[in-house]
Amino acid sequence: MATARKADKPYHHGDLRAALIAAAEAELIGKGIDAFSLRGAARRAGVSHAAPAHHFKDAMALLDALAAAGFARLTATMKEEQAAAGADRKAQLVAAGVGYVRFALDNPELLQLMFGTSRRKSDDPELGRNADAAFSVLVNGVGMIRGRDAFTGEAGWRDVAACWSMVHGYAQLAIAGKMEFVTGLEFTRQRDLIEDLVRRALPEKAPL
Amino acid sequence: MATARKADKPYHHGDLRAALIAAAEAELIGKGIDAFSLRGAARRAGVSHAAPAHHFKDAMALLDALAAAGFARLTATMKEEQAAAGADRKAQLVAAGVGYVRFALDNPELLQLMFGTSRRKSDDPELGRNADAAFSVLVNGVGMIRGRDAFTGEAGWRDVAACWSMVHGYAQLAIAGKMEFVTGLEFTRQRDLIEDLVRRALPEKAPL
DNA sequence: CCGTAATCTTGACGCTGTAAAAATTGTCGC
DNA sequence: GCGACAATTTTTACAGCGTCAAGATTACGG
Repeated sequence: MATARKADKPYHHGDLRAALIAAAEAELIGKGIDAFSLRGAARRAGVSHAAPAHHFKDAMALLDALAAAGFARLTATMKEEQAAAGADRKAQLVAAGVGYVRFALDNPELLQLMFGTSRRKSDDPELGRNADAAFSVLVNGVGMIRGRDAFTGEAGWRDVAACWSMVHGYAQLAIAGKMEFVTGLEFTRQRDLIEDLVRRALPEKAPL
Repeated sequence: MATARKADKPYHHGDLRAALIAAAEAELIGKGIDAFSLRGAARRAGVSHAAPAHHFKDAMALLDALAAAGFARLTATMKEEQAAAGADRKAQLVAAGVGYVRFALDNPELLQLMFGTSRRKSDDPELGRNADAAFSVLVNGVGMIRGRDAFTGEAGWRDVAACWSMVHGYAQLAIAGKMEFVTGLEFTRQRDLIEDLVRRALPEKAPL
């Protein structure tokens, strides 16, 4: 009874697997992606340095799992923003983009992890699934605008590439501190800027 | 006379500083950004593991220098592409974007280093200078299109943000392997796609 | 209630980056 | 020419890292 049992999964710790993922995020945010250490995450979770080995093959597997959780939250943030937006189809796609950037700026280290090749090997099946789910939010947004046979030709796919590139590029550059020349402008509100950017990428003459 | 003197700077090695930067790039390309090691770079340069300390304060300083060289080459690639393009002002900006992406895809690890926060501390003055030089290629491109008072309001800066975000985002996503859904399309030529993307970002109604 | 399997800890290995001390080599004044 | 000095490089050492192997601990099924 020393350790109050919160779930029924665990054997010793409670739920070490989940605790390690949470600890890994704290470690990632606290020390940055290069100073991240598996031993540090174990320390934060209150277990010995070799304990993670039983739940994750190696350090990269733990970070893959964290990245997977990140993609799930990215998807949630985009849908959340869409729910708060108007029903207009373009507004829906713009809202997804705004959510994308908001998530990125709120979780810079996580985004670096999710999209960098660094520190991961990316063969986690859940990671692939969650990344696909996030992707399909964008695809659906373009599909709504373009209608029926949106993706028969390559025009629809180009729209997706344009929208994704725009929001992702802005997010990355803002995280890297390279966007101060525009975010620092006096009367620029971040959200207006992002909406402007997304609108440039999406198909103006789409339903032509 | 055992070591043929190529310049007048060096004392012992010849030009260890430059050799270390070259070795660091080989190490970066060969082992990836997370497996990069200072000792490995020293090994490639044929010196002891502590030799770099006299030329670079620490490992991050060496990678900062490499990133600075990367920005110089990025600028060169953009200008090269501009020289090969038509004189039309929009074509010039598009060419800069194409050069940006070409450099990125030819040097993926280097781009990750240049724009990631990972493994660097970024207080190298030459790094800042070279990054600014690359930035100004884009700014000049927008300035040419918008003319005289391009950057009095914020519209011009938004154009810069849009163009940069677009090319940077596409480059990052392509490097991460996330753009196969469009690069894999049968008759899509990469260059056409990139030109299309850049054209979406730039100010259509600019000289209005 | 005990055996077995899952979980966690301990200890060890080679690797890393960095600092300090020792050794080597070029340069400058004489 | 050569000795003193300064710059460069190597050697040595240390703490931290990821991972593996072995031992200890705990839960579960018969």
